[in-house]
Amino acid sequence: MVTIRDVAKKAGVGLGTVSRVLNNSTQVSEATRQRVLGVIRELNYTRNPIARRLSIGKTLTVAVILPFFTRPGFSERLNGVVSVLSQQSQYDLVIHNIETPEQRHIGFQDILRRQRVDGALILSLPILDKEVSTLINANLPIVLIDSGHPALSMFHQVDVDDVAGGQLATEHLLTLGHRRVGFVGDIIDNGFNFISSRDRFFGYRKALEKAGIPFRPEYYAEDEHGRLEARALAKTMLSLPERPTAVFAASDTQAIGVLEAAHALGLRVPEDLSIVGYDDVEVADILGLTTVRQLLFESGQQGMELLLAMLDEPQMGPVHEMLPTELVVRNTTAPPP
Amino acid sequence: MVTIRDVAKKAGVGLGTVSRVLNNSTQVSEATRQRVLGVIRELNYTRNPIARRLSIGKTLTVAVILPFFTRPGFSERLNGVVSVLSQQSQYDLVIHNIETPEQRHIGFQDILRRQRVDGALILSLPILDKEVSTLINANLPIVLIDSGHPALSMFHQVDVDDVAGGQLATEHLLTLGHRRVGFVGDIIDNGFNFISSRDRFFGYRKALEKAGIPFRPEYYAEDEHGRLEARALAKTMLSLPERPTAVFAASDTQAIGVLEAAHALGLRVPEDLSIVGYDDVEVADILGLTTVRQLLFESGQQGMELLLAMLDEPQMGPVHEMLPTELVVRNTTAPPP
DNA sequence: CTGTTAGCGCCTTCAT
DNA sequence: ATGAAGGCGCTAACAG
Repeated sequence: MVTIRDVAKKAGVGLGTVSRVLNNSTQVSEATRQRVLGVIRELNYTRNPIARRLSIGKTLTVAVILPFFTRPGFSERLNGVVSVLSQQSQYDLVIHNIETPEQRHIGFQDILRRQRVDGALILSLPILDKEVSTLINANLPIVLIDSGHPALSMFHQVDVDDVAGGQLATEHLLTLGHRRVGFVGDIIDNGFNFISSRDRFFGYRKALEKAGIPFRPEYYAEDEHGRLEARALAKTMLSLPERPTAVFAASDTQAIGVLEAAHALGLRVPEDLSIVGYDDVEVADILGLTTVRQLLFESGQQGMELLLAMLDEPQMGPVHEMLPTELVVRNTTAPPP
Repeated sequence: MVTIRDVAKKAGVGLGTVSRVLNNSTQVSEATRQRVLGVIRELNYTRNPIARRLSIGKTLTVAVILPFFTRPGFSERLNGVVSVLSQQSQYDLVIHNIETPEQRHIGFQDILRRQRVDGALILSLPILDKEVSTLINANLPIVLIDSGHPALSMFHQVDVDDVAGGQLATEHLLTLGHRRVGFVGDIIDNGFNFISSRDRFFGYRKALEKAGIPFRPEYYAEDEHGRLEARALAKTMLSLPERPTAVFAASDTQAIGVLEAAHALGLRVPEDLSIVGYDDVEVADILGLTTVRQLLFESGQQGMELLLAMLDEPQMGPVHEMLPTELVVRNTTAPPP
């Protein structure tokens, strides 16, 4: 293997000079710089990143902790993260996929151990109370994407405005003339502490309130995230004596469950029932589902850019970004019957 | 930061002894081992992986190169890979997502450079002829998952039997009584060198041949991978004077395009037209699509296990594994009209 | 069994 | 502007 020493010898310079060339120091004459660069090319030398890391005392590695990265929304965010890094960066990325509380523990533990990573990105994994102090004590550059916690305002955060998104979806239905609008979402406290469903529900409440429509508890249903669960919930809700004429689901997956329930009950969509989802995953397009789109890829991008900026400029004050949402109207919404 | 030296001093031993304890050497008395372990706990010491890597001359890092990891099939494979590593391994994983020929080049270049990684996993990225020598010269443990090349039999490979899968799908249709069966797939030479569509087509041909049914070129159509492309192809094929009574699509995405074309032409599925897809992605379940399922997660798992075994035992002869496929019959196939 | 020593490859003062 | 030297934290070979 060819080392910096070989290059120095062949170029007839000290190895300090080679190092300076490698690090773009201005303290080296153009002539020798060119000579050294020539030898580097000739020998096809690339510097050993591990030795470099040990020497400068940085890992040049960042961690991203996220749950269920095979789910479309999460993987799209991750894609944004990866895209920034692959562009042009000396940083490596290690991924911690969290699917169980135990993995969650290991992820945090492992990542926050000294000398493992220079910074971390927490993606769609709302922080639990007991984790707050761990993160603060880690004393590590951390960016939270879609993973807030009131006690963590000192961290950089990139969030999507789930409240606004929920409001947007609901107002679309209200504007169409609906007055009986149901909500189908996730269990609010499920251990993973996902809060997006909750926030979308807040948006729903807000829209109702603004329109002067009282909230009806029988129009609210929650269960574990999933199509089948949502279908069951919707079947019950749509069998009420006075059933809703529209349903806002906290995700496209759940909206599809609602759609299936409607079909099973012989309700036509959108003539008898309007449905709005959330996320705009690929299936939404295929099925023609009206939904709320968020900037998934961009959220990952911006988060990673923030982290890199922070690594570069540790003193940066915390930045809180809020990404907009957008209503995508397709074929599952119409005025009430 | 607490180093091995601090531990040694506090435990009253030499730092070589601490290192031996860390590496489970048998050459250390139980008494001192316990004492050292006690101090390690007390000081909350963890060893610096970077220094370790430099010292042992290994990166303890493996690369995975894969295209479009946000696509369901690919991300599920990746998930298998990640799951093995997160279990319990000293290895880090760096991911190279390939979406353009340029990224592909960078990925190979970067990865195969000395001292970057100890091994690599190539996932669903069939090797191009010009890349073959690069891989061989890299002289690095490499496992190919779903990415074969005839000249690379010296590498470990985990493959799914796309030929058998294509045959399975087609035979299902033939058994139902279909005699006019169309095929809709990817362009065979598209630069990424994806060969799964081609192999599924071979399986289709094989099934026809075994049944003594001649291949009709007008029942074969290919274009870029995509739902809309497949829809256009199917529209043409289904408008033939003697249209096929069944279509086998090389992926679920394309099968959905065919489904849409059928609807647009007023053909009922499965009464007028049977459709079989491939992959069993989530949408297939939602739409009730008959399809072929492959062991995505397991392929990633097995590939990574092979790589780890190889890293452990470099002299291992190459292992070629072939994973089975399975037909999932749902609601889009029936006897011909 | 255990302490000491010499690197691993690179970066960074410190002189010159 | 450049060369020499020390050190990053750990491992492994060598003495004892």
